[in-house]
Amino acid sequence: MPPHVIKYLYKSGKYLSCIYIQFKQQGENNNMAGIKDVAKLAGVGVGTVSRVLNKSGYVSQPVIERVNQAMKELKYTPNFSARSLKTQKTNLIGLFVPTIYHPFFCAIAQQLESLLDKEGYKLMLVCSQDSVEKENSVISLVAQNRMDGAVFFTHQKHDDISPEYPIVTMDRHLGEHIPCITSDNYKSSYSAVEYLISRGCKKVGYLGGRPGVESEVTYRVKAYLDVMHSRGMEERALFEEVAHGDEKSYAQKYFDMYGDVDGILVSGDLLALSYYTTAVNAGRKVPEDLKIISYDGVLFDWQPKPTFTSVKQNLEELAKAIVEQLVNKINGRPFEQKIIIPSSFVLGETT
Amino acid sequence: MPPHVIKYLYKSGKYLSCIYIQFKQQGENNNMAGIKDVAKLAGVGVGTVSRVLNKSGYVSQPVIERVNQAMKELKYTPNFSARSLKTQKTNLIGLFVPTIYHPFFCAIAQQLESLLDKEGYKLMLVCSQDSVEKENSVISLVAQNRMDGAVFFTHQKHDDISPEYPIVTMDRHLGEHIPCITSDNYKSSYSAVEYLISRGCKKVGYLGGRPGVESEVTYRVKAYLDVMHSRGMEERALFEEVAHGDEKSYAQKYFDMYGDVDGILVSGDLLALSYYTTAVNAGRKVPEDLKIISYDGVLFDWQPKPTFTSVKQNLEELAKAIVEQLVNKINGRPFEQKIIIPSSFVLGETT
DNA sequence: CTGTTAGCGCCTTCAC
DNA sequence: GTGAAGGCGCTAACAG
Repeated sequence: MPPHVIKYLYKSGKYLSCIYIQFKQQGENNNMAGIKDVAKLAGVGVGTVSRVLNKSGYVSQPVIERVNQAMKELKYTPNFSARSLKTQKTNLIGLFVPTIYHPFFCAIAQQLESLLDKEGYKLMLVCSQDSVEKENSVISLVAQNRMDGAVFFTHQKHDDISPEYPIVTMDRHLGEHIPCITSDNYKSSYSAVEYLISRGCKKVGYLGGRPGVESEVTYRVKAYLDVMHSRGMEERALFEEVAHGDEKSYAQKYFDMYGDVDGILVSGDLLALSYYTTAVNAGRKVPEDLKIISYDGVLFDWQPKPTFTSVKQNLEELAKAIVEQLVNKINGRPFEQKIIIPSSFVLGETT
Repeated sequence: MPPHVIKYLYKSGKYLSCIYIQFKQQGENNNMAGIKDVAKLAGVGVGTVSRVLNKSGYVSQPVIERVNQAMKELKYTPNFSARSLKTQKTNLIGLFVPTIYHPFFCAIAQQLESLLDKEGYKLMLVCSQDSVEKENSVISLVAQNRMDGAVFFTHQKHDDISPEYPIVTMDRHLGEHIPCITSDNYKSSYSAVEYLISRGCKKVGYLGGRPGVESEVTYRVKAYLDVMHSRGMEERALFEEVAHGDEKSYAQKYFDMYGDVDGILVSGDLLALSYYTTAVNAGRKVPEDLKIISYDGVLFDWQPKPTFTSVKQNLEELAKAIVEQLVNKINGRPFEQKIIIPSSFVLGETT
């Protein structure tokens, strides 16, 4: 029983072939069955229906069945907004990333979605990079109780984040009562740089972005600088604020600045790839003249050649910790202030 | 004024270093200001507040300012659920993908998120691959009016999709009144296969997955087979249902079946990469002995070497069309039944 | 122009 | 065990 439909052919320079359909909305709107309808059909009160719906309180078996039968007949499905209004829960978690078109973010998003689903939450995805207003409106989303909690991967600064908000961050310090999950940035970076030196590199560099807020990621540079200092080696580091998507020009910039490096730790797979490409195109031989280690090690599941030597973040554990702490905080349970997940060093062909 | 907090050190084998914090929930719950509080403070009625909130109807300038002032003082923020309950709109769009950890899906998701945001919608991400129940529960999410509309990238079959649902699909045919946005799969695949032949390939193959439902993607195989038939060439095609994530074994399977192909069209970047890696590891020289064309061409923005020859889908236009049709359908406006977006052929080093 | 009122659909006491 | 009633916060008539 399709509603009123008008079809006709449509032609335009933009589309190759189209069929145009006029679609008539039916009736007006909600012929959707409500809890009231179910109650009436089952010959019970709304309270009873609610009780079988939520399996709360006592309802006799025959009544349960009658109610279930009625729900089926009416194709009843509880209204989510109404329930939220009453319970003050949306079962929605916001995931704030600069962009999802990025191997690290889409990989961790995948993990988070799966884990949160098991906890009964849906994921609301917000990619905040392309607009400043969007970044700022993020907080209002939390306040608006559109969501029960949020995970922050973004770099923006927010002065007015209440410690009560059920927020967890990856790498960023947003406040004293906001759990922060992070990798062992310092330790693993330190080891990576030392590895380069042990492989004979004399002019070791560092290339990475810089977050707009206090972030665990800065420990990567710090580790690099510490190694340089302790050995009296010259610094060749670049760490400025750079937007995702601008990796190529940023890599080029570094390459122009320090053309002589023979070993480098690059923060982020995409940046590492960009730098690799830049260097190779300029005639550098990897790993003979130039050794590269990437921090993240996520993209390389998809990367045929060369396999990259990288500090690989443990996404599974990171995601697990994030969800755990978030759920704890949402439910008012004790939670960890900071959790550091060890990453692993993966040898590839770039060193 | 931080709430009651207890800190102490915490040690465990799993985490490197932790601080444990006990967090005391304040008061009980909603001391959040409501529209009523604002009205009282501003000395007006709730209707007036609602009117300035929604900029609907007439309110005198001085009153507007008084209300705004009151809202600021009370840090008022409208309750989303309540509004949804009343308006029957959630401003949420569901995005259903098999997995987001995939270059094509995260790339298109990025585009969609940005476009939808401009239309005032937030994105609810559901990765349905890992569970069958999840796939099935998807529809109930639509029915539950948790969202105003949805975009389907998934392969599952749903018999009970009402044509009234504001759903748009990519590539899949879900029903007569469900708009379907797709690339020019047939045409572009046909050209790609012909290109391989023109480059001297004699044993041309096809490798791809097979969706569980009627899908535009099957036109890729169809085009390949048509070329083979029309030229009397032997078929070397594999197209079975394969989960994202199983690309490697699937590529291996094909390689074992048809070790002699010298040219191939592979549907999907990840599968193409897997096949490439398999072949190269087995000693094949690309492109000398074996030419590869990938369908999607999205991953390769991140791919240094080799650059892949590929049929590149026009993500921007695809996303634009999806959002356009979705918004049309949501608002009961006329919409296109099917839109085909031309893709482009990008020459790389694999042919 | 502005205040009052009646629900939106559900959950939750509170009597029965 | 079960029905009735009140209210979650907001919007949209409808009076004034």
